Formats: sequence, structure tokens, C-alpha cells
Amino acid sequence: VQRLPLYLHCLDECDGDGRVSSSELAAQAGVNAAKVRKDLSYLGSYGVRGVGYEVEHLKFEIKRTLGLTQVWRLAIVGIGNLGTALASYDGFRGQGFEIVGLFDIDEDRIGTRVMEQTVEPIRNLAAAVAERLVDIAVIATPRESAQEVADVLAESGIKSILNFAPIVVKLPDDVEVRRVDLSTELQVLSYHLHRSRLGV
Amino acid sequence: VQRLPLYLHCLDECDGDGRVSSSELAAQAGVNAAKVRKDLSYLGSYGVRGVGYEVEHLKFEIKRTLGLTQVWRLAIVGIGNLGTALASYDGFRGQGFEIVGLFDIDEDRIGTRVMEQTVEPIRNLAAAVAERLVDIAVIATPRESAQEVADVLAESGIKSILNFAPIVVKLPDDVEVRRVDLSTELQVLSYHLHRSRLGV
DNA sequence: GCGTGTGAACATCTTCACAGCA
DNA sequence: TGCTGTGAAGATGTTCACACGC
Repeated sequence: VQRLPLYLHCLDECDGDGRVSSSELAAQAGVNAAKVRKDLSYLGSYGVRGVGYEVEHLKFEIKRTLGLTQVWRLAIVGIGNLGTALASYDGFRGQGFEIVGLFDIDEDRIGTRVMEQTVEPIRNLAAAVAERLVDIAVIATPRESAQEVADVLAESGIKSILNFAPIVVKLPDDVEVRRVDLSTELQVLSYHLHRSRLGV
Repeated sequence: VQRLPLYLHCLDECDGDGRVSSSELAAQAGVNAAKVRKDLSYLGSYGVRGVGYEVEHLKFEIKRTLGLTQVWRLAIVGIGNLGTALASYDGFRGQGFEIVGLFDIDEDRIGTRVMEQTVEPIRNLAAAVAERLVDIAVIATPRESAQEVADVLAESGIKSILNFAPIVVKLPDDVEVRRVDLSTELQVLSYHLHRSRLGV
């Protein structure tokens, strides 16, 4: 499931001739060919033996499985550098995501416009989530504010959160949280680098 | 290995009394207590039966295993919103990472100062990597430039890359790349949200 | 008694190998 | 012949359960 978005990306690149084989896709995605076939067979039997997969059809089926046939409504909380970067990220509209609200606590930032959206005070957050039917919230605040924001979000009924703050937020079990943490990634690189320098 | 950075974070929070049990840590990290013990037992036997782990000692051992007893030198390529966010990220110094270079291709950005560093033209990249002994490079460019930058980096002898651009960069096998992609994360959330709305 | 360390059971993920179909 | 779909084997990761030391 984690790899379907990856395949989707690769399919976007190689839609030249309208067809791909599992081994081509595997090479692009940097994984094993058998893995690709297993993954894709879960969606159903959309490959043709001896030929491969039809790119556009496969893309549609992956999108359907991922729930990307509908547009999900996003709110971003914390419009610092990171929040701005996320708001400016181009791969949203057209990928099935639409930003319907930007929130921050800093008076200086409230009212400024980022990507055709006006930054709103964080006290509007709960109401906006309900009114604008926000599906997914993105937390891009500093560590200190993250739990607080998460609590507000949970109370407003949000069920999906993408958390960029470097803490593990405590939330009810029915709220799905994904955590993206820069320092975790660096530390994993550090681990491997350390080991390879030691000659393992 | 992926979880050690997480434990490290949790230990930073709960260093009140100087001791933790595996179940406390597990609760904080949101994982199973047995998993914590297994993970920690790989580092060696640093727990005391009937008592728990000594926080400071455990932090040190985790850092040692992750290779954080030395300072790694970072270069960030692409100083847009994302690059700036990364450069401003506070958890670097004191966590074992030091930024020694910021690079961009945009003339308007070159020469500006971000966090006490001057942004340099990308043509300096190869030389700087060699001279300043850069250990890890962070790619925060748009999709189009990412592969090009990655090639330059590989040729300069970099062995660790953290890639935020939404493509799978092609590199020699001896270069370790970690990929962080926002749309992947959102699509995984989309998948689960989609399924839960269908009532699974 | 309490909490670690760890073998053994269990579950999941990955890879291999090959039958079957265009 | 070429490539998919898939059972079976193998590797890896997770959880249980309990012996052992404080």
C-alpha cells in the first residue's frame, strides 16, 4: 500500500508508449519485479500476459484503490517556512487534494496571502473544519503547539492528520496520524554512514 | 533501527526522574512494550531488571549506535520555502548535524543570507562538497532539477542523500538515498480514509 | 513483586520459480 | 517467446510468555 503512490509517480513519467512491464516499473521504482506484480495483482488482474500493463488504465485503478477519485479537502496549520512550502506544493490540485484553509497563531502572519489563500487565526480552526468539511489536517507548527492543535483537530472530528512536528501526538485511536520527521530521516542516514565508515 | 530516533525523542521528553521502564517508553512512542525491549537489547544489556533503564545512559547508547557521537556535515540544495524551512530547523546543532553550505540556482536567491549562511550558486556545489567534507546532502529542489543535482553530488563522492523532490533519483548502489515525499504520505492517508468511509 | 532479556510462536513481507496465456 | 499471476519457500519483523535478577 505504501508503494502504490510510488508506482503512480513512475507511471506519470513513463507514459510514452502506453504500456509497461512489471520489470520496467520495478527498475523505475527501485524495487523487485515480483513485488510489483504481487502488489498490482491485489488491485485485480489488469495485466496482459506476454505484454504488460496499460499505463492509463493502471493509473486509474491505483487511484481508485487509493481513494483518489474524489478530492480530499486539506487544512494546513502553522504557516511558517514549512507550512508555506506545503501550501505552495504544486502536486495537490490534479492529484486529488485541495487546500481549503491555512491557519496560524502569529498575528503578523494572519491576513497575509499565501497561494491565493488568506491565513486565518487558529481560533477559527475548529469552526472551519466543520463548515468546510475538512478531511485531512496538516500540522506544520513548532513542537510546542503541535499537541494543542492536534487536540482541537480531534475535537472537531478530523480523522486524518499528517504531522510534521517532531513529537508523537496523543490522539484517540480512531484518528489516523502519519508522522514525518526530518531528524529521524537524518539519524537513519547517520546510522548507515557510521556503519559503512566502520567498514561493515 | 527506524525506531531508535523515535525513542531518542521520547527520552528527551521524559527525563524527569532519570528512569524509564519499557512500558512507559512504549506508551510514549505508541508501540508495543516487548518491541521496545527487543530493540534496546540489541544495543546491549543496559536495563536493570525490576527497575528499568537509566535515561541519560540509554540516550548515550542510542546516540552511539546511530553514529551521533560525531557531528555530520550537511549541505542543502534548493533554498525555496522547503529548503529554508530545513535550514531553519532548530534540531540540528546539538543533535549531531551542522549545516556547512546552502546552494541554489536562482540568481535572486544567491547571496541572500539564511540562518547565518550565505546562499551560494549551485556551480560551487561539487567543489564545496569536497573541500568542506560534506557528509550528507539534502535535495530540496523542484522535481526537474533533482536528478541533475543528484548526479553532481554522486560525482563529488557523497554517499548519503535525503531527497525531498518527488522523483526516484537514479544513483550508484553505494549511495544511500532516503526519499521523503509529501504526496505519498497524503495518498496513504487518503487510502485509509477512503476505506473507513466505505465502512471497512 | 516488578521489569528486563530472550527463546519460541506467530504474522507479515519478500523473493523465487514456474505454470498459463497472449 | 515474453510477461503475468501465484503457490511455496525463505527472510524478516512482531508478539507472547516466562525465566531470571534486582
